[in-house]
Amino acid sequence: MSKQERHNLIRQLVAGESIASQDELRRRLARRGCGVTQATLSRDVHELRLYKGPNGYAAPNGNGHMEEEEEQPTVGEVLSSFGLAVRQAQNQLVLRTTGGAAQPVALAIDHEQWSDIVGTLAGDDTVLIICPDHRRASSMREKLERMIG
Amino acid sequence: MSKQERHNLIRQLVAGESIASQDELRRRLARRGCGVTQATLSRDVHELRLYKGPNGYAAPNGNGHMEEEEEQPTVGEVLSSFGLAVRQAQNQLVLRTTGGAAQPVALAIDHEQWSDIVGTLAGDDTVLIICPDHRRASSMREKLERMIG
DNA sequence: AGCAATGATGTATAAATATGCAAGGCGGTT
DNA sequence: AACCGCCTTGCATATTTATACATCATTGCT
Repeated sequence: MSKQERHNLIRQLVAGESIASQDELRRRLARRGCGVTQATLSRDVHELRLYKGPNGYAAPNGNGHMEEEEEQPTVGEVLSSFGLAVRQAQNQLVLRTTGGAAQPVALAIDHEQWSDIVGTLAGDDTVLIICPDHRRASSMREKLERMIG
Repeated sequence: MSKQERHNLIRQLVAGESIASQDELRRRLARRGCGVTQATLSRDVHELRLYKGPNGYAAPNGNGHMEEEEEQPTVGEVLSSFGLAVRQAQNQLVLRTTGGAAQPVALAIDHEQWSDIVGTLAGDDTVLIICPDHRRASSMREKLERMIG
């Protein structure tokens, strides 16, 4: 396996799982058919500009292991607390929240992985919700409105 | 000096200057009248959830020394590292990235100034890409999927 | 006052990471 | 074919970080 392939594999491993030491990384790589020593991995870690923190190794720009959330609040919970209103434009929904609450609301929605939602984008007090089409946006709007109360 | 005061001082030092080792941090603290051993600092670093990377110690959520980008990474580069999936809804593409990587991905895409992209919007782990129409969104989705790999 | 529990810290050392040195492979040039 | 330069990697070890153990101070309870 070439160095480049190994680097790609390291990035994947680091993004997907918690890796607490270079030795652990070495063992994970060995399981994937890539046998190198800790010295090489030390150089790789430096060259890939990985960070090591309380949760192990992470890529630059926070692509690492966020604090494990003991419990993700549900959409219903966050909307009853922070949701203000939903408006629809074709396949898009604009969800207003209280100030600063858009991120947790978007996270909660993402967590549900509803098939009627293609993706969400959060500002400060606004979440943009993209649906596949107008019809499903309508039904999602009704659903969210019920949750807001 | 109390532990709490020391922690505040550490946060300030780490935010303001490049600190490459716990011994260097110990010496900077000593200069500020705070004498502790490396062992205590090791515990402090863990308790403050500081990261150590190629540029030394940094606070969580990137409150540290970011890499000065000599060269803007290409869309291919950032997507191979941080891209997860692309989904299409009409003329819109929702690009999922690893946590916190949406901004640099959107920047790299903007930098290309592709005519098939009207604009982008970045959240935390989601980039919304607006295309002129459904057809060009489709071809852009295929292009981005190839880049993700 | 006495005692127990807890938190903070230092010492010494275990564990983890970085690096000097050497060797081998590869590609390009003569 | 031979040589050179560069890159990659392993080995051994230097350096850095984490932690077991012990000590001390503080607080709360009886």
